[in-house]
Amino acid sequence: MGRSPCCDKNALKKGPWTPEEDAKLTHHIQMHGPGNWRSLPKIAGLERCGKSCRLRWTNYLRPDIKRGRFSFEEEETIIQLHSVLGNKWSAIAARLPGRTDNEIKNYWNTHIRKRLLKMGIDPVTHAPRLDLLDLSSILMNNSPHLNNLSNLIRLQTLLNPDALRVALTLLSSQNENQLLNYQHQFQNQAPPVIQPNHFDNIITQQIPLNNLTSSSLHNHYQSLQGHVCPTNPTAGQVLFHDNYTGMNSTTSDQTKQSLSSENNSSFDSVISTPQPCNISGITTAEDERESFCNDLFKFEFSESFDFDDFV
DNA sequence: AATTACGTCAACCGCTACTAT
DNA sequence: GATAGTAGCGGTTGACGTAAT
Repeated sequence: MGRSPCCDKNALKKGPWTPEEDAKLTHHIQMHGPGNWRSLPKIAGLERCGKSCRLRWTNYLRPDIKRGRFSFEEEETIIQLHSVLGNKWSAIAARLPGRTDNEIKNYWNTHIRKRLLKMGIDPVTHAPRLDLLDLSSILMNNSPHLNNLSNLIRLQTLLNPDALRVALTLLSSQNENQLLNYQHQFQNQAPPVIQPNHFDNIITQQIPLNNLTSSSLHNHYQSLQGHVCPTNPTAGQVLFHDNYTGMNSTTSDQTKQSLSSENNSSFDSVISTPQPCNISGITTAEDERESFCNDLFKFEFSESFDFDDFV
């Protein structure tokens, strides 16, 4: 035989707490301290279950709870901890003084998760995803480099393989209507899976043409940036997008390491230390986060981009 | 001004690990 | 050792406020 039930559930009150109930609970805990939630409601004169009292105290009434919007530093801490701990909200909350697991969980689901998705970062794996390629803008530029099928084939493992498969078909057809058709199909299909060794292949098989090593993927990115024309709305774009079938953490870490090898900054710091991109003259922390990460995963090729040199 | 859609967040639900009987 | 309660956690819900139409 176990213990007797902690309370009569039929007589319990549910729903939002009233100020009177809050006052009773706060007064009781100030007098006796938290703990023994089982007997607390009866002693405090509350028609609530101990579980409900504990939740109300830990998530709302506790005096050390910090109220208000999460700061940039708190947000970056949550993202970094989540990349390590996953949905261990209590463990994350333990490292954020004044914030509750419930609050962090809510903030993650309503703000951070959406922002990461928008940036093309998988909120589960924290890995970038490459599954949307705006082919029309690349092809419509009529770049002589991209009209070369061999160049496209050589790019195949660097970019989205499925996307390039479509591109090859389009180039051979040179039919605008078909292009729009394919683009529509591609953008509505399930995103392709990037194999765990995807970036390994890039490093060991594709980049040797330029004597690039696994430690200099960052150079590769910078070489792209050198040809970026960010104000040209007609330039081609390669967009990374999230997907729940994402890369494993090893690949992600390798990519992070490669991207960071030249400037000694970690990938995490790329997220956490955005470079302001002030267009309108007013730049918020949120704008900075978003614009920087968008730039990180968006390559725009100018007309003068030498494709042969790149490949 | 009325209605609808969307976002937020406090509170509840259900599960697990641990503990008391 | 078996049984049942407790504490804590993560997922989900629904009421409420706000924005969009």
